[in-house]
Amino acid sequence: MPELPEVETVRKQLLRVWKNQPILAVESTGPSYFFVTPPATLKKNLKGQKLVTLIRHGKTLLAGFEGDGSLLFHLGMTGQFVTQALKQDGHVHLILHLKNGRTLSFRDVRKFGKVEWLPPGKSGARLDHLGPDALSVTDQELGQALAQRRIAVKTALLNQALVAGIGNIYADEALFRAKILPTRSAGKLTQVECSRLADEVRRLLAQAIKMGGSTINDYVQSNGKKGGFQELHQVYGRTTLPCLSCRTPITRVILGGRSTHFCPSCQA
DNA sequence: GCACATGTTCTCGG
DNA sequence: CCCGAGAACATGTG
Repeated sequence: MPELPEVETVRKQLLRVWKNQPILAVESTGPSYFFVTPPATLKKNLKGQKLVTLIRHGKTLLAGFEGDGSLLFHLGMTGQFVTQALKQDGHVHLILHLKNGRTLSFRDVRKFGKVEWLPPGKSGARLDHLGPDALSVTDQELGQALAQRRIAVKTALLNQALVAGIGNIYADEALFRAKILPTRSAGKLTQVECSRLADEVRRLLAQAIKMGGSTINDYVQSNGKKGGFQELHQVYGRTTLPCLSCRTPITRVILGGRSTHFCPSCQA
């Protein structure tokens, strides 16, 4: 469920309690098939590791340690990564105990998320297939990513290899703000439209980060609280409700297997 | 039971 | 190789 703004919110909050803290103990509590890396390997490599960096690219988090190797996290659809101990409800998979007494818990109901230990040198490889980070994507980069593509522009925005970090909510919201129909062929956008879209993507994501992300169902910030940006959604989840700009009912169609919301009057 | 869910990845046909 | 449709993954909610 978490897209770039939600993951960035989690990153910043985790960093506050985790930075420079060694991991004293690692507990795995979920079903073993959840883990990309077996729990025993995680424990062996993480014990005593002191966090120095926590970087994000698109929706992926990468923890860097004083020693070798790094730890990759992806929250999938329902992943939560919080700075407190959670009640054991069968969905908590990983618990990290830090030297400062704090506890980090990774919970994921649907188990689409992942936790993967990357041995030294392998850290870059997992991010190689991702396009430029959406928060700072330039007009040129987005234009290049969309050029020549005959797929719908919304489908292109969801492709992490073209631009990383945009998911179903922010794709619809960005296209509404840029006044572009989601069904338009990506390669047929004009240069002006590409620039407008890139600009709206950057501003939208930055604004959502300020609000702590969007909570629809499961997402929580690392402090356990819900995000606030869902209150500012203009099309996502507003099917049949009046467009906030022109009152035309918001339309919902399926594109690339995903719900797609837009204003048939404001977007062209 | 049915529809749907903030994600990723694969298969099958064209 | 590009593209789209559909399904799969696992679980929950309305």
